[in-house]
Amino acid sequence: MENVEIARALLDVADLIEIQGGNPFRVRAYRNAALTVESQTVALRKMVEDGKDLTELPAVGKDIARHIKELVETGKLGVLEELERQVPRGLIELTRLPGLGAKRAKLLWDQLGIQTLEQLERAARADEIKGIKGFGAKTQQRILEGIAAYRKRGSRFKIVDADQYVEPLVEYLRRDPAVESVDVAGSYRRRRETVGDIDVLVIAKDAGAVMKHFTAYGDVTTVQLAGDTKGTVVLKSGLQVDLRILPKKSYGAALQYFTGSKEHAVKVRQRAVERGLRLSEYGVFEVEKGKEPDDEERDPWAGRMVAGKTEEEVYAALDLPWIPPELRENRGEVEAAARDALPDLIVLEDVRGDLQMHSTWSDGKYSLEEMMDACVERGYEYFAITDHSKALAMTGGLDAKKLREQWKEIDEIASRRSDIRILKGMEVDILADGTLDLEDEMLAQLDVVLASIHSRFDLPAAKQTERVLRAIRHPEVNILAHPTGRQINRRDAMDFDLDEVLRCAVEHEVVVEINAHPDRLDLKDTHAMRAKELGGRMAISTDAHRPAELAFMRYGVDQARRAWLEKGDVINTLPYDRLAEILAKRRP
DNA sequence: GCCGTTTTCGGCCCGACTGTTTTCAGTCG
Repeated sequence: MENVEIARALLDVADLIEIQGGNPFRVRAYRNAALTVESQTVALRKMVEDGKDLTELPAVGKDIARHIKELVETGKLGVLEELERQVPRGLIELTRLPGLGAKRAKLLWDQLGIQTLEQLERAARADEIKGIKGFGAKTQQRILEGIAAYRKRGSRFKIVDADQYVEPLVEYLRRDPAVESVDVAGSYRRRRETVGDIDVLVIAKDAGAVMKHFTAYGDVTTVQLAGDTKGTVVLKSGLQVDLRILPKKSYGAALQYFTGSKEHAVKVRQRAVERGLRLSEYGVFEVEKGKEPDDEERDPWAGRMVAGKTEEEVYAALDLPWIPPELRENRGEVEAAARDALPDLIVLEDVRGDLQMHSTWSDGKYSLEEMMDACVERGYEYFAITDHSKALAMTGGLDAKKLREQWKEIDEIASRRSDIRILKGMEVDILADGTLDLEDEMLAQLDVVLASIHSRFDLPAAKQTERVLRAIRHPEVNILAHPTGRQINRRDAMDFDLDEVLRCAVEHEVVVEINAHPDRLDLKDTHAMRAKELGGRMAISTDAHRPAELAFMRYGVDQARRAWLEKGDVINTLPYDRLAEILAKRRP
């Protein structure tokens, strides 16, 4: 039972209680606990086995600790099974549709016996929905559109794909003379690996004109809503974009609020309440006596406004320094900020070289020297060429003989060029038994050895772990590349004990990679965070197969920032001599 | 269901928009 599965079970409990109409705070308690579970890097299974006290974890109390224990030990959850007897779990999927929440999903079930998306679609087509009280023709139509979009989209957008749609849209908005400023907030600004939708914030001279301009964007297929201050459209790609038009004096508060995460925002608001203040997207306000927030007639501008124009001002009003968006996940950043102990996050400019890329020697599309030129263009001090080993036949992986030929080419190029240092490297396959796909005598001559898994992702966890540990213990291995093997929206991480692997890597001074390829981002943020916690060192590498992909470095740095990494945690920020020292010396 | 330097009870973030209303509930972020 992995953490993700435990989190999913807790979320299912929350959804079902909500549909049932249960205590909303109980619903939230389960959701908060799920979030905690999801962000743990240590397997809860292990904590249970070691007899650790789960209630130490935030948002986990006696009951939920017991539930987690039950899940780990039996693979089942009594409360969940009980709920499923009372409420069909298919209703959870219905609430994923826009405009359908828990209450209406239940109503559909009560009135029409609808339990699945298919049944809902049939009922909508048969014109049965609009007869129910609270539903109308428009809602019925919206449901059908929602089902179509849901099927088309399925999963979240990778950040690299979102970038492609967002950048031209922002440019388009800036062209409107009524627009004073544009910012993209949300998970996009926090640089999460995927985004569900896009939140755009605008200061405008003429809100109506901007809303018109926005909904007229050429890439828009449907306008879902267009009010005075808020609009929602869906682009042809299926990406949903929300636009919010804001007054200048509360722009910072709005940016803070819509950047999220939700959990971070809640935490910050609680801090406001502790100080007798109220924080909304309009600003930080003093709470007037007799006008407490729960008053019937609530005015967003009630009370004296003490901050709101900039984010810095908002945080400062709560006695906090500005917190970088990448950290805003309620993983301790508010506490750290309060202690003035935020990390000095790594930036793209800190990177001095790239330690994984491919050339035409294996499955790359460009020659070694073309990749080299691209690295020079990026201003790098060094780079490693790391073609595949022979086990990956489909990539034209190199055996010892071909590798020697490649070295000859590298030596020849190096002899006539001094604008950048080339490291002779290889991405060596870790075979099923944990041995490496190249002779030791050859490994010893490489400047940098990457070890990685490309096959047999399905081994039982214990065997998989042992396989990776064996590779790490090999004295010639420098870097464990894309450690979990996951591919975003395509393949889950392999089933193995990552925590043990990270400990072993630290012990043997093996660097772990943050693969910057936006399809991978492996290690992911929370895992890299854990690696740092254990004292590990990391490399951020693009795995580029063509020059343009060297630009993926940005996505690796984004994830590193989300993992709280500083320059000193990442070896490819080091000058060449220091890097070479680390790579040469593996063990005492 | 969780949580606690005013606490073991009584709180738990806040506001906009839509559709179907007849003064507001539900949904969303």
